[in-house]
This record gives sequence, C-alpha cells and structure tokens, in this order.
Amino acid sequence: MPSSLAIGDFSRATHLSVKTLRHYHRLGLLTPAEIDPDSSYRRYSAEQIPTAQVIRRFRDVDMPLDQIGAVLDAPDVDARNALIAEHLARLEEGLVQTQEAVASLRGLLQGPSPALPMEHRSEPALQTAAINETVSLDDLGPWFQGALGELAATLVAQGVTTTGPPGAVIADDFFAQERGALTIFVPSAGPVRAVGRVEARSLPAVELATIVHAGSHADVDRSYGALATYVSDRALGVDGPIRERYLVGPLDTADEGEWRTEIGWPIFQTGPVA
Amino acid sequence: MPSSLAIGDFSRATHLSVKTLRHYHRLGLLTPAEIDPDSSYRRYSAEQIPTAQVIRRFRDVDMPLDQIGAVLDAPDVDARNALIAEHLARLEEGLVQTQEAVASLRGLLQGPSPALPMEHRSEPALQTAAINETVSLDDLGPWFQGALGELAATLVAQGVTTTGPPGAVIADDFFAQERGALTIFVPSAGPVRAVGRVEARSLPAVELATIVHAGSHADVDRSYGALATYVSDRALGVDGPIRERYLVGPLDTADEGEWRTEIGWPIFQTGPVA
DNA sequence: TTGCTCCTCACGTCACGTGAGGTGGC
DNA sequence: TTGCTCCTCACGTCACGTGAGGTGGC
Repeated sequence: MPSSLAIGDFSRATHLSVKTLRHYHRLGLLTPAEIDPDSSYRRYSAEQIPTAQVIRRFRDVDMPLDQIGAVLDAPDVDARNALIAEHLARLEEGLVQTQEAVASLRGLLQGPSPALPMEHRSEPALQTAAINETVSLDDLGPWFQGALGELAATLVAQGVTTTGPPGAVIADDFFAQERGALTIFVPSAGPVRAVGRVEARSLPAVELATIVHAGSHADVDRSYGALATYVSDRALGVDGPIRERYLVGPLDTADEGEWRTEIGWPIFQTGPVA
Repeated sequence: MPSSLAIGDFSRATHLSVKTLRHYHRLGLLTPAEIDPDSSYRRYSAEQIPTAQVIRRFRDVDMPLDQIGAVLDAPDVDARNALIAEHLARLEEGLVQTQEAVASLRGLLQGPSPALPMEHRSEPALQTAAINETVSLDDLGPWFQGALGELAATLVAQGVTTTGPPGAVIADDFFAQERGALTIFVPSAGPVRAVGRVEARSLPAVELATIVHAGSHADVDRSYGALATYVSDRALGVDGPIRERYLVGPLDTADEGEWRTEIGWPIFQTGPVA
C-alpha cells in the first residue's frame, strides 16, 4: 500500500500552496496519484514529492510552466539538460540586463544627459550587402549580433570591399509594435552574391538629422529622445524609417562603453543640394 | 507654440510601444499633453519625453506601475529617493534569491539528497518568550529576522535566562495558503514581561518526528519532503502545527551554510512515556 | 483619393489568488 | 457531532498584447 497524502499534507511536504497544487493539476503538470471519484479529493503519493520539488525550483528561477512540463517529459537526460541550460542562459542574460538598467537608471536620475551635438546630413544612395528580416524587440540582441557577424563573414569570403561602417534601417512598426522589419547593411564597393540571408540591396538617399549616441544600446532611447525633441521643436520631421550607423560597434570592441551609434531621423531637405 | 508629437512619433522618441502608451494613458500614469476632442487623437509634448524615459527605466527594473506613479508624484526629492532606494533594495534581494535558487537547482539535479537521520522525540511543555503574528510568505525573511532580534534583545534587557535554542510554531495555513500564524519563541527559565510584540507563552508538549536540515532555508523544503515521506510511509501523522528549532541560525552566524534547523512533524506517541 | 495612422472595445495571456457556496472525513 | 479540510466555479490581478471594426489626417 503506497503511502498517500491529502493535498494539505502534500502542501506542507513540498511548500507549494494548495491553490498552486490545484493549478498544476488543472494544467496536467502534476496530477495527483489518485482522485476519489465521489468526493474529488486529491491524493498524492510520497514519490511525487521530488517532482514537486523540482517544479518549485524551476519556478523559483521563473521558468514558465509549459517549459517545466517539457523538462519533466524530456525523453532523455541530454534533452533535459539542454532545456535547463537554455533557461539558465536566459536567466543570466536577464541579470545582466537588470544590472545595466540599474546603472542606466542612476545615470538618468543624476541629471540631464550632456547636450549632444545635432547635425544635418545628406545621406547619398548606397549600394549595400544587407540582411532584412522581421524581428521582435525580445529577440533583437542575438539577432543583431548574428546578422552583423554573417554580413561581415560573407563580405570577407567574397572579397568585397566595404565603404563605410555597418548600419540599420528600422521600420516605424518596430518601435510602435515592438516588432517590425529591420535591415542590417554594410555599404559595399561592389555587388554581393546572395548567400544565406545576405543579399544586395540599394538604399535611397535621405536627409537626416543625426546624433551620435555614446555607450551601450541599453541607453539609446535617451539619444532618441534628444533627437526627437530637436526634430519636433523645429517641425522638421517627415515620414520614413529611422537609420542607425554603428560607427564603433560590437565588431570593433566588446567594451560597450566605447560604442558610438549614429541615429538618423528623416527630415525635410533643408540645406543646398550638393 | 509647444512642439507636439503624434503617438507614433512619441513611440519612436521613447521606445515605448503604442499599446503601452495607451495603457499608461488609461492608468493616468502618462497623460498626453493634448487630446483632440473630435478624433481622440493623442498629442504628446517633447517635454514629456524625459518622463517617459524615467518610466521606461523603472519598468526595466520591474517596478510596478503604481509605484512608478508614486515616484513621479513624490512631493520632494527625499521622498522620491526613498521610494527608489526601497525598490532597488528589493531588486537586490531578488537577485540574491535567484542565485540561491540556481545553486539549489543544481544541487537538486545532481542527485538525491544525502539521507538525513530521522528521530522521534518527546518535546516537553515549554515556557517561552514569544512573538505571534500572522505573516505572508512574501514577508517572511525580514519578519523572521526582526522577530528573532526583538526576542533576543528583550530577554537580554530583562535578564531572563534562555534554556534552549529559539524555535517557531507554524500553523498549517501558512503552508497551504502561504499566509498564516507564526510563533517565534525562545524557551525561558522565568517569565517575561510583555514588551513590544514579546509576550510570555507556554507551548504544549508534543511528540515529534524530527530531521535536522543543514544550510540555507532556501533548501528547507527538501528536508520537509524527506520528513513527510517518512511520516507518511509509516502512517504516523497527526494534526498539529509543525515546529522548527534553530539549532544554529542567524543569531549565531551569518554563514547560511552553517545553519542547522530542526524540523518537527507531529506524530502519534510511539515511545514509552518518560 | 489612397493607404497609413490612429481610435475604441472586448478579450487573451501568465501564474496563480480571492472568495462564494457547498460538501466530505475524522 | 463539530469544525476543519477539501471541492468547484467564477472572477480578479498585473502589464500589457491581440485583433476586430472603424475613422481621421496628410
């Protein structure tokens, strides 16, 4: 006769609340060993305690319940460990982001950002090697690194000379809906052959108001705000995607403090045509 | 004429999604400078950009929206900084807990816990100095530290001799609902005068199955599970609150690895009466 | 004029918690 | 037998996101 515990005792044994245990039962994550057909009373076996502990530990590190289910149902140890390692990596990244956000918060509260020089620039039409995809803000970091790396590698492999720093064209949707079309490009002296995600793409000429953002991209919205204020105060804005150029970026140094990002906001043509 | 931005432009300026901006408007957290009475179109002023940036930074560190509202509405800088410091302290604690949880997870996945010795013990009736309150699991850490400190200080101040390590009586509700009555006590040679939250309290004699948990309380559910399995397998359990005794605890050392916590689960009287 | 931007409203998500109203088990 | 434990069901919370259906502005 296997020993069985009422839900209250199982709650004491596992430090999971009764409400939580019922919730896990509803979802099929932790089904009681037995259920009385008359009273619907749940009965858990003592052998279920370790499973409950594992679930609790994963919840402690904010793993979603469906992923916990996947871990519990993993066909073998390798698959299980892969899922766990993946989540721990995400956690790690979250910690880093929180630390950056705290630093950035201190910066923001310590006073206004130093005035950054605004410029107007006529960006000529560009021949580029580019990767274009629809991306969610959530996936931006890894996607950006991957796309930039793939571009650089492809250009080297094809022996194509670059004629400027890499950049991006960011559809308005990306800001408004946190998901939209992004183009990462590198200006190229000659045409590239399409390989992988890389293809040749020509970008139209635009008039831009620009600002150069110094440091981590976690802070980039401060420069966006300064630029938007400048453009708005002068009623210069026109429709069109934002452009960024990575004057100093992840391809140049791992020290984010060294990064220099030019942000370009489309404006009326105000200067004389060259 | 102050410059104003449509919601889409304000989204680009602040890197907040349009949905999010509408949400903040609904809540009154960030009300557009102007709203067209006909079309209900929102218009933001450039001066609202810094406020939006501050909100974004606080959300990046998971501050709840109502607290962000409180920060923005703080009457003076001191009040504002106090709210911020409070949240950063909570964040810090969350990071520590996550790290503990990761360590604990590794431990759990590395195999079964070493078998811990189970004992049966007749706990005699005790005269104690005690603090009794209803506490939520969320508040447990600080509450526990505070209650233990207050007890120790009161006993010293009154010159009352303690006759054993401190302990706790934990109502079943506390596990089932993550909120319930907790009594923190120290056995005392003589009676204490009620001061602050401290009062004299006598505890009834009980029969207990016990286990000694080594290390941080973050892991204590493993020992609870082992004890529950033991009690359940032998059908020994009776109603009654769990007891804990802090053989080595926060009053003795800050090194959580050194802590020793005895957990006592009420059982039938099985041994001869002394 | 087209199509893009913006609007509201209702409902969904995630991981539970709350509370009403009622019944079973020791 | 009392009162405690357990049950279901519906709704709430938090911070938005999704999607339908429709309108305004350049």
